[in-house]
Amino acid sequence: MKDLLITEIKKALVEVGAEPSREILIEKPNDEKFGDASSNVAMTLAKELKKNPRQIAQELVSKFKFNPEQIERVDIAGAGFINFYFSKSLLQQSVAQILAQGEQFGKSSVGVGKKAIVEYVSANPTGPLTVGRGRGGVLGDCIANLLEAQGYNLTREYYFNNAGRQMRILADSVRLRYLERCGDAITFPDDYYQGDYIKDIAEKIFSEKGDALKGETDLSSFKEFAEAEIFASIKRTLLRLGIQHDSFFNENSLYEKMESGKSRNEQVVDMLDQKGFIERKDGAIWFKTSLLGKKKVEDGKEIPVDTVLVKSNGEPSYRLPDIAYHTTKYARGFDLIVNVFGADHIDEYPDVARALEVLGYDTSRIKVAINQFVTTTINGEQVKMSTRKGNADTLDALIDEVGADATRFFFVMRAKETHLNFDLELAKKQSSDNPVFYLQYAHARICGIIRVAEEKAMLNAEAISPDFVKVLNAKEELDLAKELMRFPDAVSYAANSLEPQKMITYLNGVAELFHKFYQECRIVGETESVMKSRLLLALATRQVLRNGFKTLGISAPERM
RNA sequence: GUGCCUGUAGCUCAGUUGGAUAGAGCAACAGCCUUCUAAGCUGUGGGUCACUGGUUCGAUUCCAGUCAGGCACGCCA
Repeated sequence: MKDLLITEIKKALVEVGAEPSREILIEKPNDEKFGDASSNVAMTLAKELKKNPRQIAQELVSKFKFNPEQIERVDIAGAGFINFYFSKSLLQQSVAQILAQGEQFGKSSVGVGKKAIVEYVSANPTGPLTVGRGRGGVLGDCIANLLEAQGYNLTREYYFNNAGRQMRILADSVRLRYLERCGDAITFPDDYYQGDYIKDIAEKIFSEKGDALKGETDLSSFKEFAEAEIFASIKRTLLRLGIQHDSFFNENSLYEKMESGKSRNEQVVDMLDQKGFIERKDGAIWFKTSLLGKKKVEDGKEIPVDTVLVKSNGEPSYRLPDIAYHTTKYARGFDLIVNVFGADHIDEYPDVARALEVLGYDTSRIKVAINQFVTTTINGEQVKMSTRKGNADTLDALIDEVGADATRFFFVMRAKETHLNFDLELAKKQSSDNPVFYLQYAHARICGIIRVAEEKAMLNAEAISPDFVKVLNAKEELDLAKELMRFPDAVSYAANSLEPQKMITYLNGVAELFHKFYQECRIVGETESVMKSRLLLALATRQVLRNGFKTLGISAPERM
């Protein structure tokens, strides 16, 4: 629809002597008296053509040649807005079109032939997923769904590290709890993993092996056991939310020697060295970010800052593998690289981007979606989350409380950059009049109507001839059809901006218009043609809701 | 102290890239079920878009500063 208007506007621009290759904004006016679509081109041209915007609008409008079956009329209003009014037949036909396209309605081909990767969750296997992680997980998953609907060949990736100090501490935590289970007296250090899940893992080892591992000083068997258990539980939790990655990338692989005899980490250091961005001092290897403008301010003085890539003990700091990891994303041929992570990693990405740029990678392919933290409160009291301390609110507990649909919905209904306050008590209380139910209820209602209609009128709704759309006439019917027609635009808008909550805003509008339509227009008991036309509209609405729910990953219940 | 994010109705938040009279849900009040699901619909009240300047035809939106809150600032990941 937008395309149709834009094409015609561009043609008119040429005729009035303006540059047609500009971006033309079409938006839906917030007041219906200003039409169904509106453009401000005339105003943006005022300076260039040195003319009054209204006069420019006048000239443009006189050049338009719209099919009256599609655009009924074009008006000029206000400072020079051009307002378009859709004709009834356009709205009617759009209903038929939605039904013909079915699940494909709303999909776009802008990403066809392109590869995209969305990296999300990426928690190391040291403990159960927290509520905070859940937000990034759901956000990433919805972004992936949206990009998939845009036609991208999509990879959902999970980046993890099961080596290093954190895993040694985890393994030793399990070992100590195991010894405790065997009856030994232990002292459990404060900086070890305190959570009960450690005891559960120890218990499991004990029930499988008895006290056979009691004298074991090598941590590897504890580590392997703990890692397997925790990873399995993370995947289980994600699956409850419908999140499934199709690629798990182990950070360790970046340390392994490749055919060249070097690891990817080493290669990155070499390449940065060739470009003159490496310095060796104090036994460590530094990335000279100071040359790229990285600095900090102390006592009012600016101090250039370099970044350690390899520590003096020979181990890479986490930044090096992170850079190396990103080079694999390019090597694997991704055209669009989306990274989803929490605000705590905010300082990390600029270094990675600096390195990639030095190495000649096109960083404009990378989009970063940073979600702000979730603060969890219970009865108004804030709970600090830390996996190490073991007092984290687990994502599992949250799903137990409010269900998978509401969990997904809550995480994604707010813009990612807002601080989300998740009151567990409130979430539980709200579960009966949760915003997610408003959407799902609309879907269930439609299913109910169709059931009743099929039974009472002895018909098959799916088999109704699309010709009956021509009967649609009431204001509520046409308003609803108009909104349904916007679905493809809503999907691309949400996908391009990586903002799934825009999908929710749109779907809420659809649900609202449907409920209004339901209130005013009866279906069963009307004349046959009216009933059939309204059933078609209901079916189209159901299709849009389903397609929309799919991008959000929430279910479409037939009964509630 | 520095960087990033946030500040919109009593509460939780939207706000289509700078547009026309700033919206929704919850909460409050008043209505609507012998008829397809009342988890719904209709109406009322509720606002200095944190504050001050700037940019322009036009600012909740962009810029600067101020105030308030969150997060991050290691040879931890």
